[in-house]
This record gives sequence, structure tokens and C-alpha cells, in this order.
Amino acid sequence: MPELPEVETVRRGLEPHVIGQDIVKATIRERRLRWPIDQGIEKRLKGRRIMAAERRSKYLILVLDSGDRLILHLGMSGRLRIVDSGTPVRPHDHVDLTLSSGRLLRLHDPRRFGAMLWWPGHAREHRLLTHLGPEPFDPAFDGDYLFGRARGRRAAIKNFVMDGRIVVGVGNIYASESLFRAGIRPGIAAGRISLARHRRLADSIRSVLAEAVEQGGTTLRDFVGADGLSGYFQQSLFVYGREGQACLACGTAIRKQLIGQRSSFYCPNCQR
DNA sequence: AGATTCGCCTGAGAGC
DNA sequence: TGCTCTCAGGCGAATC
Repeated sequence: MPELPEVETVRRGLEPHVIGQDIVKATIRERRLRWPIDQGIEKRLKGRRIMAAERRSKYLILVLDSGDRLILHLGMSGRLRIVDSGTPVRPHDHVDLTLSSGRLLRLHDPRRFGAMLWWPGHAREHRLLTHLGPEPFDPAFDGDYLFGRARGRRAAIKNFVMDGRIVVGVGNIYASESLFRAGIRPGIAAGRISLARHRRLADSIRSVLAEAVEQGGTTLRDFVGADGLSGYFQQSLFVYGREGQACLACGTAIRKQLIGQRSSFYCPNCQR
């Protein structure tokens, strides 16, 4: 499941293959993603040059020479690959962008939770991006910010940090891992956590994501695959998916708890 | 407004 | 072996 580090890894891997490339042709085999792919997007894409590959939250944004943008989201199971033309089409290969290099940028997404959206150049902002909170690596994101936003909030801290309006890019796995590093139990109300602990949490979120980006970058070298935690970071997980196993810090059995319908993992000894 | 629930999907794994 | 069932999860939309 692609989280922010995976999407950033994909973006970096994509860059050398797509920057400066013209889109010779767009082939859409399946329009029914999370939202239907616009009819006629093929014509709008044809002949456009890709000027930049950006990321906002978990959205990939291809900036075109026309000033328009193409927004891609990988959802749960999306993958983007650069493949040679003539590479056999497998099930769930929904979109091909044929590039002037002769290769294809191919979108593959079995569960179709992903998206491909047109963002016209004349629109200042896209509605999906307007409400988003700061990037975790943005200087504006720190413990004081988190603490301020948490005033009066009774939601569990884990749900709070997974709320994209508060901070983007913290998915289920990294939320559990960040809270472990910060020593905070996932079910505690966000508004009842001290400033000092919010600072520790903000630091943990940043460091967990930064490490994952580094390791994703060294692992998914063949590119451009986003199969989630296929990389080394999987070996760095302290609590996620480790129910009943010994805490790597203290040996206590890791517990699993449902919070907001999501599996959450924590060490009852290290996290209070 | 904040909190909670729902719905969209397929593949992997468990159980029979 | 092969079926059925359960679960996983991003996140916007709807509802409470």
C-alpha cells in the first residue's frame, strides 16, 4: 500500500524517464478508477510535454507544457512503471502513456482505488488538494502546530495524525510506527496530550517517513513500482503487523486494537 | 464543526 | 483441490 514514502520514491524514479518527454499517445483501457477518467483526456494529453513531476500528499502531479496538470493517485494497489513498448498488457493495466522515448508509462491498479484526474491550467487549485494540511517535511509542521490543532479534539491521536487536513502522508502503518517511537498509545485523545509529547510525535513522524523514503529509494531501484512496503523498511517495523510478538525494545507482547475501524498496533509497556 | 460510518475494489490467506 | 469467507486499506462523501 503506497504511503507517502512510496509515492515519493515513485516520483523520484519517474523523473528521469518522463521529464522533457512528449506524450505521443494516451491509451485508456479502463476508466472506472475511484473516479471515472475523463472522456477525451486522450486528446488533451496527446502532444503535451511533461515538464515536471511533483508530489503533494500522496498525489503525483505531472506538469504539462500547456500549464495543465495530470493528477495521479495510486490508491491501495496502484503501480506506475516505465516499460518498453510492446510489453504485454496484463490484467489491470489500465493506462499507457506512450512517450517520445518510445517507452510507456503504465498505470496498473487491481483494486482501482487510484485516480487519474485532469487539472486544467486555468484552475488555481484542485478541489482535492485545497483542504490538505502541511507536508510532514514542511517547517510549518512541528509539535507546536500539532498541539495547537489538537486543542479540544477528542479523537484518538492515531486518527488525528491520519487526518489529511492536519498533516498529509501519514497512513495506517506509519501512524502506528510514529506513535511507537513517540511512546504514545494510539487510542489517547489528541487533545489530552502535552506539548512536549506532541513535539516528540512530530519528530517521530518526520523521522519515520524520512527513513522510509531513504530505504524505498535504495530498494525499489528498478522502478517504477509502488508495491508499498516491499523494501527494507518492512524490516524496520517495530509494531505494525506484530501482534503477539515481543516488542523489539522491551520484550512485552505487542497488542492490536481497532481504532476507527483500522488495525492499530502498540506496545503496552513502551507506549503510555 | 467534529466524529463516525460507508463504499468503492481485488487478492491473499484462512477455514472447511 | 477448490470453494467460500474475511480482511486489508486511502480517503472522499454522507451521516450523525
